[in-house]
Amino acid sequence: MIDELKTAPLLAGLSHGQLERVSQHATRVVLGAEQLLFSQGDPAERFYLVLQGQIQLFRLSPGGAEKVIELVSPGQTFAEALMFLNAPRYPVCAGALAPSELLSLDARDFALMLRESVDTCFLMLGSLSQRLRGLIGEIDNLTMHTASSRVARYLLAKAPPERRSLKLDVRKGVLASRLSIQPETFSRVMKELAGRGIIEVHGAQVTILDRAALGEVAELQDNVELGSPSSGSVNLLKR
Amino acid sequence: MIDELKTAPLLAGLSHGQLERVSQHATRVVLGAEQLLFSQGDPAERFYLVLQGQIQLFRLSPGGAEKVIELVSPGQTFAEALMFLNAPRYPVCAGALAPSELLSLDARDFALMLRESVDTCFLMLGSLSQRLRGLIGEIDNLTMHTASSRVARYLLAKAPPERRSLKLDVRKGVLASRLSIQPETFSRVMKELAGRGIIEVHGAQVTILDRAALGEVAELQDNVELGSPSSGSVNLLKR
DNA sequence: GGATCGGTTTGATTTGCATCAAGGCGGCGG
DNA sequence: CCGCCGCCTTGATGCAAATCAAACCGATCC
Repeated sequence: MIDELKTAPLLAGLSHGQLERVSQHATRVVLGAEQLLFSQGDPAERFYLVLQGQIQLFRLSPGGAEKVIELVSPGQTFAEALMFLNAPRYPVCAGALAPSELLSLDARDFALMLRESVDTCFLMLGSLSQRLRGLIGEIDNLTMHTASSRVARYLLAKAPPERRSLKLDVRKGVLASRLSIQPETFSRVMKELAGRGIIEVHGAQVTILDRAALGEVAELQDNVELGSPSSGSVNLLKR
Repeated sequence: MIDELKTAPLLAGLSHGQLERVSQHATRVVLGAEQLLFSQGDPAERFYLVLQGQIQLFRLSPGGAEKVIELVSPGQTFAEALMFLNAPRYPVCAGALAPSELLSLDARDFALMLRESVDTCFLMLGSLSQRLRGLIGEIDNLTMHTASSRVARYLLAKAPPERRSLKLDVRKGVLASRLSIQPETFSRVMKELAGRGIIEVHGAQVTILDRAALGEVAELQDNVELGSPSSGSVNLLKR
C-alpha cells in the first residue's frame, strides 16, 4: 500500500516512517460504476487518493440536477483541503464514473502528522495554491468565454502538446457538465468545429486538424495558461 | 506597524519576534482611487494587507473588459497563496476603488519564516482552504443560479443577520461585475425586487422588506420542492 | 435476428441576459 | 446657478444557449 501512496505527489515526499503511519489509518475502497462515495454536506473526516478508475466531484441542486466540478484520475487526491477547517463538511458529492479503487485516508491523523513535517506542509500549501489558481481560471472561463471557447480550450488542454489526436475519457454528457454546458450544446459545438474542418470526430476519438483555428475559437490571448494538470510546479523553498 | 499587521487573522497568531521580522520587510503603500497596484501576469514577489480603503481584484479580457473576481476590505490579505508556487505570477489585476492604504509584505521572506512555525502554516492552510470553498461556491453560483438569484444572495449575505438595512459599499457597476452580470441587468433586477415589495432602494441604501421572499429568489437550498413525486432524487448514482 | 435501453445527435422553440441606444440624475467645477 | 460628465436607469432589439421533443445509434440481452 505504501507504494500506492507514493503515486500521489502530495505523499511522495513523505518519509518511510510517515508513510507507514499514514497507511495504518488508510483503508481500501472499491466502487462500482455510478456508485456514490460521499454526499455534499457529509462530515469530512477522510480524504482520498484515486488508484484506479475515474471519480467525479459534483454539486447537486435541489431539483436534482448535477454540475460536475472536477474529474479526478488515478494518482490524484481530493478533499484533502478540508482537514484544515474545524468542523468540515464536503462541499461537493463524489461518485465513481467507472469501477474504481481508492485509498481512504484519515484526515485527523494526517493533519497531526503534518505538524511534524513542515516540508509536507509546504507541499500541501503548494497543492492548494495551484488548485486555487485553477478555480480562478475556471471562473474566468465561465464568465468571460463562450461555450465553444470552453470546449476548444478543453480539447487543447487535453491534446498532448504535439499529438493531433486525443480520446475523451468520460461520457460526453459528463464532459458537457464539467464544461458547464448542456449535452445538446456540446454536441452542436463539436459538430460545428468538425464542419469547419478544425477537428475530426469518431465517437470518443477526436483529431485536431487545425490547431491554430482551434486556438482562435478558444479565444486564447497572450499568456493564458490552460488548466493542464502538468503546468506549474511547486516551490519547496528548501534551505 | 506591528499592531497593524495584527489586524490580519493570518498574522495575528505570530509571535512578536516573527512580526518584527515581517515588518522589517514590509512597506507601506498608498493608492489613489482608480490606481492600479499590479497587473495580471506580473511576477508575484509580494502580497498585501489592506489597512484602509477598498481593493478590487479583477481579470482583464483582451478587449479591455474587466471582470471583478473579489473585493477586498480592510483587515484582509490577498495574493498570499502565490508564494508557494515556484515562479508565481499574479493571476489577476489589483486596483484601488477608493483611496487606500496597504502593507506590502515580502513573500519569499515570509515563506522562509513560515518554515519555522507549523502553527502559522496551519493558519495559512485553513485560510486557503476557506478560500477554496468560497470559489467552489462561486462556481456553483455562476453555473446553477440566475442573475436574480445571485443578487438576492449577495444582499442576504451582506445584510447583518438581523438588520433590515444595508449599504452598497461600491459603485453598482463594480458590484454587477463582481456578480458577473451587466450593470443594466443589475439595475433591472433591483427594480424587479423593489417592484415586488421585497426590497426598498434609495441610492446605495437598501432595505430588505421581505427576507423570506428574498431567500426564495436566492434559490437557497431548503426549497426542495415542487412536484417531484417522491423525495428520492433524480440522481443516477446510488449509495 | 429483433427488442430494449442509455447515450448522443438533430431540429424547433423559448428565454435570460447582453447589447445597443437614449434619457435621467446627481456631483462638481466654473 | 448652469452646464458638463459619469453613472445609473429605462427601453428596444439581438443572440447564445437552454429547453423541449424526437430520432438515431451502439451496445447488450433475449
